[in-house]
Amino acid sequence: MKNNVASAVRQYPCERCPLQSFPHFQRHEKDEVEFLSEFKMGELVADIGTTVLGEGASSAHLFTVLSGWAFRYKTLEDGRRQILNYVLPGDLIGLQGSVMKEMQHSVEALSPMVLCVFQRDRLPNLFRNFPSIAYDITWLASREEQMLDEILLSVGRRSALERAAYLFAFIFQRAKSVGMVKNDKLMVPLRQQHVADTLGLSIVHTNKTLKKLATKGALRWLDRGCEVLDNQILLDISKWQGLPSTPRPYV
Amino acid sequence: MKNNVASAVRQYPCERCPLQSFPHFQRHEKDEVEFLSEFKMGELVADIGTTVLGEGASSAHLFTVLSGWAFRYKTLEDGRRQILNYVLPGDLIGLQGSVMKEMQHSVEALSPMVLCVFQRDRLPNLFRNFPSIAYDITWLASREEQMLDEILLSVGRRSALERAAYLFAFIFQRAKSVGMVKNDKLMVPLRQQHVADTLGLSIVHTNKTLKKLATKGALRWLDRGCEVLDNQILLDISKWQGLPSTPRPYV
DNA sequence: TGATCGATATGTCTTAGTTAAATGACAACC
DNA sequence: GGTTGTCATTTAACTAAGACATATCGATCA
Repeated sequence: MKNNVASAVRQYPCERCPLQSFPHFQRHEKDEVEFLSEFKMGELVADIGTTVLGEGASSAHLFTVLSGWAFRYKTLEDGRRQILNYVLPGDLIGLQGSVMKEMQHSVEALSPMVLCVFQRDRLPNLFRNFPSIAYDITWLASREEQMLDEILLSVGRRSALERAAYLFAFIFQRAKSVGMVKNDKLMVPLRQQHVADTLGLSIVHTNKTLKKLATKGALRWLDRGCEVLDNQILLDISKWQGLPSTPRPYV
Repeated sequence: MKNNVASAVRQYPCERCPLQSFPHFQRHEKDEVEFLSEFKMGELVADIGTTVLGEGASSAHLFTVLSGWAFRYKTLEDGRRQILNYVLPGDLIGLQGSVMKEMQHSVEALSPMVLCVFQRDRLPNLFRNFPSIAYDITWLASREEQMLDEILLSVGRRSALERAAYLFAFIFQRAKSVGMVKNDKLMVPLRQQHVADTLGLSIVHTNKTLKKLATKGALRWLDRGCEVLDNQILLDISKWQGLPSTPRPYV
């Protein structure tokens, strides 16, 4: 996909890019809006299952997510896969490919997605001219690190049941923070294989573990995905307080 | 420790701060050097076992490591601990506490350390005035994320033996890149408890696993710590190619 | 109406890893 | 010289998770 991004992009500035929800835009710094709309290439639609960014790729683009779900993952040579984190609206992807030489992980769409596309070679220029956006990008990178810390703690030290409960509580909270939760319930578009590869378990054991969670009324498994029914049960099982709210500070 | 940093800091600008090895300094941009020496508070010595930064703390400081080892970790309420990553000379710590509200992990010294101390509330100012340093900081954050991705893959999907081999190969490579490796051998100041908490294993099983690695001639256990003897054996066992070199690009 | 396929479910057996408890080695300290 | 404390090591009993085989279930399509 990396080669046909340019042609697939719809060439108009998108009005609702996540970067525009950042603090400096709320302060109506108009020149930054103008710069951003120059920096921005347009929108891109990715279908379910698409590899938005591939490991080893030296993509010329940086993306923000307007809508849809994706996941970041890495694999070992023999095919064992580890899902690293999930990507939700408002997230930035491809920063590593922009700032380092190339991507060391892949990103795959879990649902149809709409992405905002940026040219990565303008990133240094963006840093030079718009330090508040640079600060926001650092905030995003720092938050990603914080999430990875949590996930690593979970995979390393929680039991299978705690891990599964933590995963869905974690996703629930993230989805809630971007307004994807209605009536305190949430559809998560995952296969059990995804869950297994996130938790570091076999698919069989994952199935048994999910069944336990379902028995307790925390969630229920559907056609293609699972529905979180009671987040409090998940929090109790995982012994997790939830992520602290970390409002992005003004620069 | 967070309260006595200010008094413990030796109040002179340090000449060999890691930030000064960054690209913009190599281009001799003198005003940046001047700004940095104003931004810098001085040096701090931390003894072995010291908690440099504590979870939940809202430290007023940001550190770069001049010398010594440390590790980042998180714990669950019941005491289970997960070591997230190791901190080596050249690394930046406390960014999360600067950019988010507070630290979500702790950092503890594994050996006597010398740190460079910065005031975190000047960070936005630094971003505004010195975008190339901002870019370097983003580079560091991105590299940390890349390392966490690798570690998560390892803990989630590698066997105990592969994980242990990976850990020491990983540390070896990082240490080599900052010139800490002599004669292709390296002393790593870890207890087996640290190794266990890094790999997500019990200390008993860690002991057995390390014994296997020792039998294969990859490493040997000493008084307080372990010596990496043959990195190639570790790489073979862990099926790891090593981190790609990712030179920090000029802005 | 089957036929086929991918995903989920479940039972049995095996194994990798845990827990607990005892022991040894070594250094620090009166 | 004896006491204490911290790590490392080893054993044995136990259990969580994996492997494999097989069954079910629901789409889709001829």
